[in-house]
Amino acid sequence: MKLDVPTKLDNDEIQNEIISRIRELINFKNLEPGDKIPSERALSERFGVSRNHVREAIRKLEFYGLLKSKPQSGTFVADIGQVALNGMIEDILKLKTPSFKSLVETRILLELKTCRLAALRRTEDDLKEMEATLEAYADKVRKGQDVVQEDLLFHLAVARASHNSTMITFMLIITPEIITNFEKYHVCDKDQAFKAIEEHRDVFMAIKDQKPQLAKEKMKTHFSALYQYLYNV
Amino acid sequence: MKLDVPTKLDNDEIQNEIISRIRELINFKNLEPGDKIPSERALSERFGVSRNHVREAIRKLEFYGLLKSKPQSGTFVADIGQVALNGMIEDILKLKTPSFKSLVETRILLELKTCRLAALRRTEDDLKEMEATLEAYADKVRKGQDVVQEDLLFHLAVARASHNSTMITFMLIITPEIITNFEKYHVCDKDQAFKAIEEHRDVFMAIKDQKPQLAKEKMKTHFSALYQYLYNV
DNA sequence: AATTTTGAATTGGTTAACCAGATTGGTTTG
DNA sequence: CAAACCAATCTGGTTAACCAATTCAAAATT
Repeated sequence: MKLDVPTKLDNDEIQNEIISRIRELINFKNLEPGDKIPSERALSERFGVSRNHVREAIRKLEFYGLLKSKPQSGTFVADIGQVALNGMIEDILKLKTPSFKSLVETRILLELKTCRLAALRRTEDDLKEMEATLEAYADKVRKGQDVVQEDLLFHLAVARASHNSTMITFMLIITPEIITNFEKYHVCDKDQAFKAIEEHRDVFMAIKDQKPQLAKEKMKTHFSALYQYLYNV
Repeated sequence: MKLDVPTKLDNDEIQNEIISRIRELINFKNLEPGDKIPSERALSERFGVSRNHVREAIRKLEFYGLLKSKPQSGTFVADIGQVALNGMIEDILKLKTPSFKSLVETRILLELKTCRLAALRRTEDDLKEMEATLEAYADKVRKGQDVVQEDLLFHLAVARASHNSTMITFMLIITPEIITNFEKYHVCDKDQAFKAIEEHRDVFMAIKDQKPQLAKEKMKTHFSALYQYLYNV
């Protein structure tokens, strides 16, 4: 019967603890944007944790653009004020791993945009790459094989053709989770896979013909099954 | 005149090199989803780099969902097939730091959606938080102070009210870059800051009244200056 | 012969020691 | 007295050593 030591801190918990202490420190010391925060060693000592943990926490805040480490120099508060900094850290501390539905919802949003942009900005090279993924997809469908991957690769090719690096990054972030969940829940059955060949080609042709609105419509049609999943089932 | 040793590898370059070698290895060994890749030690020895570099590379692939490390057990290929894995690694290797325009473009897209969703899903608590950011913003404007931070905090509050965790995360990722660039280029002047008080309130009221379409329209109005920045200037 | 036990080897995670570049304050020099 | 210089120190980055959980196969047990 274990009654004591329930306080074993999970890894994320200790990181959040450190982040929260760093915030306190910035507030207490009234550190302005551009100011240097104490060294990793000093922080690890002050907080009673290993330097690595401090580094991980700093790295996370760096990822979200709140701190900036300079080699052999120090770690500095980013050029956003205390108000924003506190608000954002609050949000970061509350971050949970996204739900699948929120991923799908975001994916639809992103792709309806990327295909419009692709229609406006696609190059000849983009078209070639998209066509290659189209064929790979059709091939596998005819062989009756699983095609979730090839499906997503077409969509990534579209995203690339949008030439919006942020959206490409975001698509990359959500894609693997989409794939695994689709395969798990069999969101795409065989009939849909066959239909999707044509739907993909429709999207592709609209992009090739540089018709953004049409591309969006065709993509919407292609996503109809997803809409069902989101709002009906 | 320096002719030799131009081959000093930048940090990112060595990481990309390792990622690329890992991909080769997965392809060559024909590793299926779920299979274990060689240990960090083995890889660091094989590639002739330190184990830390290997860890960083693996961590990056883990971030994009392509690998999964299990403590005291090993690192495994994610449940996406080789085709998707190769395609995604290709994209990851080509990733550049996003341009500011691509950030703004993505921000507009995200926010036109989050405010619609917020109108549909906002709770009473959400409303309170949004109102607080509204007042903080108005206060600072009246005092003639810089308000870029407070502006973004309102938008983050809207994102939170959308209850879509993926979009919240994405908003957090792009927000700091937006803030620093806005302050740098003075995208928001004083006149706009005053106008924005009303515009924010319009968006807020639409969300409060649960009118998604109206919320979107009001947000669009609020973004008119941004559209100008994107497509005219 | 099948099952359980067990211990050595392997794993990712963690800590500690080390490194090279940047900083800084005192010293020297013009 | 000001500017140039230099060495001690401090910094984040890197490497190496260590740890505990896991594996897996050989050995002991039933």
